[in-house]
Amino acid sequence: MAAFPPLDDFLCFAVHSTGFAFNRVYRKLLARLGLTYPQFLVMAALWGENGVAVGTLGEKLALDTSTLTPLLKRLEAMGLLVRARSAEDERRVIVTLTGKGAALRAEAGAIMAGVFAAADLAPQDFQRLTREIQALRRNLEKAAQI
Amino acid sequence: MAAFPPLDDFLCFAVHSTGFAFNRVYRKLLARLGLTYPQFLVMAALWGENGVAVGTLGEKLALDTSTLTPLLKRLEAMGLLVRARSAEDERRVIVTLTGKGAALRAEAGAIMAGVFAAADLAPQDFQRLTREIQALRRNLEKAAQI
DNA sequence: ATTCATAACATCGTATGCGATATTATCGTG
DNA sequence: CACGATAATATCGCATACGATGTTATGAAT
Repeated sequence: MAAFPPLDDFLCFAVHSTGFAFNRVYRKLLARLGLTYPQFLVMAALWGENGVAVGTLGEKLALDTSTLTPLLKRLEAMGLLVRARSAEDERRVIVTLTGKGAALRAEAGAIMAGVFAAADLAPQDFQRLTREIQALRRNLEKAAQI
Repeated sequence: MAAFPPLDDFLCFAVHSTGFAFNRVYRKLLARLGLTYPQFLVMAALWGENGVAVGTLGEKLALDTSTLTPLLKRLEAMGLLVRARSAEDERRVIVTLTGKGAALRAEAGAIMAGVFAAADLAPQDFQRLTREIQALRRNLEKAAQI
């Protein structure tokens, strides 16, 4: 029987392991803020658009409420945001940054700069790779929903 | 204050979310085997090289023993592999496929074909993208170890 | 040979992810 | 208006990830 190819030859494993490598880089940079990478992503989404429903955040982050609800509760416990039922639609829970949470955005630049430096790619490669991987993600999501 | 850019513009998020998209595609394909994607990766590593120490597997998969040990115990409970102390070095635990575990490799082709189809990329893009992402991963790992 | 540093795993606690299920609110239809 | 269908979150269980710590085995140096 022919040898099974090494994991490094697979695109899925390359993406998978690089995602975790990003995570480890972020972990070091985010340690002093007391945030995890998924928590940072939620904060980044809210810095882009504040006062959104849990479901909207879930779409932006591609996460289920079963993941988001506990995560948001932790961020709320840290005093970075507030979860409140919508008055118009009592099913919805609106997530809003506190002053402390909004102020944390000032730290984001240094974090991102650290990640850019760690990735060590040419600026044009950054954008091209991002687009190509996004296209791959769209393909996978289309296939997964069937 | 200028709007914070959307998450989709970030390479880190593109890689992160695409990794999870791969995971969801695999989940459907692996369901009938009763395997998770990380478990499948371990099996794939063992199909490539059988009878290796836990630490060696950890290097191939970029995982710590604190993740691998419980994962390997589950695969052992499924009867797919055996964990046994090395005779030469009692600190080491050697992981060896059972007949059932080795036979499962026959299913791998169909699984990979399903993922290739879901990714829906041109063959030359597959390899190029894989190499580029591997290079990115090496950069990140070099930066993380400092 | 004894002892101390190191290596290789294992264990524990915390934080994701996600499928399955439960809960509450809104909507549509008769 | 009643009522079943659907929508939006929440809860629960299981399986990763990983830092911190513990345990046992090997190696090195006296």
